[in-house]
Amino acid sequence: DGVQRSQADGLIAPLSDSDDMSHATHGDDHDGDDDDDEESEGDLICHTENKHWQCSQCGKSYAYKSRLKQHMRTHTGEKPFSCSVCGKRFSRKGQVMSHTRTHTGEKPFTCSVCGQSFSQRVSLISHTRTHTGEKPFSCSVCGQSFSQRGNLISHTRTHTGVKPFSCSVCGQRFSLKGNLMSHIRTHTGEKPFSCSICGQRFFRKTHLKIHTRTHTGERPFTCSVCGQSFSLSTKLKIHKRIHTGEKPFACSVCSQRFSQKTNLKIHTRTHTGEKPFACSVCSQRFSHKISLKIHTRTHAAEEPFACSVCGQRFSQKEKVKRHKCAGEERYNQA
DNA sequence: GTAATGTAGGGAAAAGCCCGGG
DNA sequence: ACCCGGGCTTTTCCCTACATTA
Ligand SMILES: [Zn+2]
Ligand SMILES: [Zn+2]
Ligand SMILES: [Zn+2]
Ligand SMILES: [Zn+2]
Ligand SMILES: [Zn+2]
Repeated sequence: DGVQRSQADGLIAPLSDSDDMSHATHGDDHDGDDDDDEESEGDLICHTENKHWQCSQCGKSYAYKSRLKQHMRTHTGEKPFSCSVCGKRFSRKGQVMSHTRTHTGEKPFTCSVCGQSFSQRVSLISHTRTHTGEKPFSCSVCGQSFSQRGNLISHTRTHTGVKPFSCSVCGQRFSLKGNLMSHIRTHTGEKPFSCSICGQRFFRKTHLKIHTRTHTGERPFTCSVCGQSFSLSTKLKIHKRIHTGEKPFACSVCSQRFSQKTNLKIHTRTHTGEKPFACSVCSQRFSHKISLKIHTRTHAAEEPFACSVCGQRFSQKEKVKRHKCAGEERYNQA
């Protein structure tokens, strides 16, 4: 037991990333000789008295020579086995077999509950917990439990506030690397997913999936009260407030309540007097977009009022009086 | 004013993959 | 060969913010 930690010495897998390849001859590795080939291997020391084979590098010992050989590859970085499809190399034959399924799509492990299949056993085990609700890994701080150890580790960062991953563009920090990667695409504008029907592009696959429903009309979420259907679970949630009467958003001024946050926001302008919408013709301002729209029609409509001097036409009488033209005085006289 | 639509983005659960002990 | 678990990455799901519209 005490030997465990000593594996940290000099074995930092030499350039393990993009090496290989050099063995151009596609994977015709001799694999069958996993064990029982005798000679050589000066590293292997046999302590016959306790039947242990000991590693000369880290001191760990094993009952079988084949185990020690297997272990030695963690020091040497030797990867005798390669994938016949992509050439990636592995230290064990079993790893190649497992890896090959990423190419073939073979999924030998099937959930007995829902029938979903997986390429790896651990994935099935993890998946099974979504049915049983088993969550073996619990947070020592808040007690919340998780089905996967890694997700617990991620969760603990919400307590410590550790966010190791920061965006090089805007500096925003993230606790998860994957979420940072997703965020970065908001800067680059990269949108890898395009709609096959209208060509609109999205930077998340999920968004494309949702968008596609606008073409197909798919509405997976149905209100149990009135039967109306929606494309998103969130939409249904908001809709249900009609039936429950729930209005979570209250105006801080008049206490009127609203079911949607954006509606409250618009309402607030009636108190503040904020008028974000300006007419491009007369620069008159309006608090609501619809008001501006209606107003715009008055410009487009026939202008009934004309200056008797210059003939210019206006939508309102007052504007005839105020406009500057040579006949200003004579108009006022008349 | 209400209620529905669609896009964008953050957080996290679930799935995927590699590695090594036994 | 097999099973198992740890560590890590990637994908997928859930939720909310926001703008827009009928
Ligand atoms: Zn491969
Ligand atoms: Zn299942
Ligand atoms: Zn950023
Ligand atoms: Zn489309
Ligand atoms: Zn109010």
